[in-house]
Amino acid sequence: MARVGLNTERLTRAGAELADEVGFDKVTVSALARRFGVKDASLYSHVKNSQDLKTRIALLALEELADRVAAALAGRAGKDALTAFANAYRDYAREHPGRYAAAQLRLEPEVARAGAGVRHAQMTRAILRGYDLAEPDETDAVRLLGSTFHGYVALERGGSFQHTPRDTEDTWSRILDALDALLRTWPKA
Amino acid sequence: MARVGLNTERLTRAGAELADEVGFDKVTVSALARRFGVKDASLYSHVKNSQDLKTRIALLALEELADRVAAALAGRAGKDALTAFANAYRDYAREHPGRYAAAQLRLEPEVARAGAGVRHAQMTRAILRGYDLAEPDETDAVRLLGSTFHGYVALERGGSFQHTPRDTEDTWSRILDALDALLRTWPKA
DNA sequence: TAAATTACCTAGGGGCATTAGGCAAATGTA
DNA sequence: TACATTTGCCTAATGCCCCTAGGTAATTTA
Repeated sequence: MARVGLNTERLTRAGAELADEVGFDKVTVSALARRFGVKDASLYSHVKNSQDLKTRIALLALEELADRVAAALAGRAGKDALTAFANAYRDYAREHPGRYAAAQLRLEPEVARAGAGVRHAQMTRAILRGYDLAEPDETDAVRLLGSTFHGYVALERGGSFQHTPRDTEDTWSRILDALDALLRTWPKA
Repeated sequence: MARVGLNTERLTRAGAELADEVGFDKVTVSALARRFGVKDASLYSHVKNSQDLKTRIALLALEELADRVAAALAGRAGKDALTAFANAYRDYAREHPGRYAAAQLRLEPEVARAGAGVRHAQMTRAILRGYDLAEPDETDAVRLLGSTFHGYVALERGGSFQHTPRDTEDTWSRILDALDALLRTWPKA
């Protein structure tokens, strides 16, 4: 029987592509096997189970996203960095909706830490270097930014903004202005 | 054969409870049938299919959430209203994680409009009455608030804030302060 | 080139979604 | 009260997906 040359890495990549095409929730062992023209059972030599496959796709997405953000952030500070970070994040979600959904998968803490989790945390803090925030304000600001960006992407994708004619691009840019202003004048406790 | 007294309403409510107990993604026709001690096929006289069931749970959740927010908002304005809205939202998500997840389900626009969608939109705008925002700033602010609240709840639930010792309650309250300040001094374009 | 490994297969069990068709319980009607 | 109608739940059956066990043939190693 001809061998297709499966391995964990190829399965993970193909799974990520499949996710972007049909949605992360529709990534199944069966669908992936179909894509390679092999039987379902053949995949189980390379991934432990369906959950394992999904976790690997999530880690791949987190890694890619971290790379993008790192590239976007390089050499920037202040509002420039804020905008670059936010856009890298949102663009990735729009170009790779399935991967982005995968990146939201709840991971075991150890798994997340072994992956790109730490880089993400560090980079979010890096944005704030241009603003003058001491702890615990910095942590609060990190959480605010994470919440707003993630929430915006989720709602925009979910169609929540379609009821209003206002261009979502314009809103996005105004929100970045607003967050920048807020970080510069962060209210004292 | 003894009749259990199924109907669409009871199935929807039980489905919502099940969602809160085991997660919205684990709400299946089978699991629900099991809970009532009947066969899977018996549910199909009351709901069209699995998707229909989930949509009904989502609409129930949106309705409940709108009721809560309306009650919280009554008689309040300005920061008071902002806080009440935000807390109603977050508390609901914490008390009813499965229902909250259901409420994020992507609905057909007509279905959403027929449900509590319009109320939600109106109430979010109502918060801003205490602040002095003209269009399109108001829409931008509505989107910012929605994004931030939803994002915060999602990340908090997803465990993203657990890597830092900072109390999430404190962060939440500081974010509300910050958003209030931001709305009062919304930057001009 | 024989042995060891490995890539993929067949076979089969179990779960969930769904449809078709049947019987019995509840309800309406004479 | 007796009969007819409706309807609530059932059995049976199909199809897709997850997963395990055990086999065979292709590839790699010695």
